Amino acid sequence: MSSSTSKPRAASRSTEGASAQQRLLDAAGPIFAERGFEGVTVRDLAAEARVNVAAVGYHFGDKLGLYRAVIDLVQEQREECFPQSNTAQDPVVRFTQLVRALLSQMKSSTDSSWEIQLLLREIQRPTPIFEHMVRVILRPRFDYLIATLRELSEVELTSEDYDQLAFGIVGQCSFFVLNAKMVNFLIPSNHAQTVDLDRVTTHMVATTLTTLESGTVLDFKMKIKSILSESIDSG
Amino acid sequence: MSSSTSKPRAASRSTEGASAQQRLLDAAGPIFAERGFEGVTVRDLAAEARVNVAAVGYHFGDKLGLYRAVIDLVQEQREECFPQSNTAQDPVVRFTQLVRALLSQMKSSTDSSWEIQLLLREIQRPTPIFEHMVRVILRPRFDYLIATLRELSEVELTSEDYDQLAFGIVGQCSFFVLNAKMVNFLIPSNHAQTVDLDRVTTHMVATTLTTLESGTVLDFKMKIKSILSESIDSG
DNA sequence: AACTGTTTAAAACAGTCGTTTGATTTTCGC
DNA sequence: GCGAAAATCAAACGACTGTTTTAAACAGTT
Repeated sequence: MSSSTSKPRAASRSTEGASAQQRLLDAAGPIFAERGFEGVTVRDLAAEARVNVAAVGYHFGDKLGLYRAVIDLVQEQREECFPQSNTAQDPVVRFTQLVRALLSQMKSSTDSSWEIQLLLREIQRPTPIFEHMVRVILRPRFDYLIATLRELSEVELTSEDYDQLAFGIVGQCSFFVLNAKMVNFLIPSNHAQTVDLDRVTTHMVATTLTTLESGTVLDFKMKIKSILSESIDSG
Repeated sequence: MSSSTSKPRAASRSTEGASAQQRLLDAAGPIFAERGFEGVTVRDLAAEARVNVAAVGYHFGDKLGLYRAVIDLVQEQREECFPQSNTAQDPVVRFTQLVRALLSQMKSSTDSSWEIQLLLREIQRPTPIFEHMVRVILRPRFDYLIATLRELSEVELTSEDYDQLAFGIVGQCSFFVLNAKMVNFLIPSNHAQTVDLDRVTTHMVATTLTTLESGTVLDFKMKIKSILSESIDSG
């Protein structure tokens, strides 16, 4: 009991001897990212951070306050490490690495890059700070993706086309990551190959580049539009 | 009070005079689809069906039993209306209508096609009947999509390629529907155009057809694979 | 009329949730 | 050391959850 003369000598940044506030911040991020805001109880957070349940109310007001603090922490850490050393001169190489990074970051919830998973959870079940989160985490990456797509296209497309291409990439990435369980169930035999990181990256980059380069995509679009306008009558 | 001599004359299939069991089944489907299994309380279901809370326990055992009954009902109703009069002879037309139907069904939670939304909820937060649900609702559509893709391709591709194309379509569809709020926030100016049903359909069908037809996609894939294998060294 | 399966109503159960309380301990300038 | 402020703790609070119980009605059959 009285042996508290041992200097608590705060461990630099891990969960060891830091303050309860810092320990909560460190522990909450990955947990929120993995299970979502409503899927986590304050008792879970307190247990993981080895902190009393009252600490979250004391330091952050309430559960949502802790969540907001986690987002703010992400924002601070993001501004100093973006863009992430993507200095390749070939836009194709840059694009490939960007897609692969996006997929990789979505997949790993522990590799100190649980931010994207946190965003995906927020998108699926928005909390009151939804807009703030999209602005902080997703917006810079999305703009960077759009810029890369513009650089890749030989002829200038409409901004709607760029948006659609970008959303197609982000959508496929999030689908492969979030619904890996369903993918595994639909094609159990060759699942390991289909959801392979490099393989999915290759597929998405190749299809995007083909779409950007092919001159026949416009013809297809006109044909499909006529199909759609015709099927209004019969449907 | 004593005017109960009026014959209750059960209304055919709406929520009016049907049995409590049937009223629960009718009301539970759209509610589960809109808010997810855990987002709905038994009291909500009972209130919406104008039934006592004990009724769900009496007829279905527990909340999950009611949920399972809803799924089984979907299965019965599905087997008699699929494929949905898609008898066009041109595979491109059939493919276009299939994609449009997929998007449309995902979008509308009220148009008597809340089944897909129910499935999407189940995928996001699986309950114990996840596998059953995927098998019943998604599997036939997925197989039909794969078959259509096979028909569209001039040269035979590997099954992994077909799977990846199909997942790309399903992923983009679910992304545009589930994350419409985020899409609206990222590009508020031209949002109305980008998430337009026919426009998204056109984009996805055109890119898929371009990928299937273009002979350069294989070259792209080889180049990207070399990029990925090289970038292992640099980090 | 007695018996059957259904339905309703109201209440209570046990459990978990986020949050709060009040006492206790620790910290730190003096 | 001292005492006030800050931080931490065990415990409880009130609200909600799914589920169950008790009781009383209701319809239909025999």
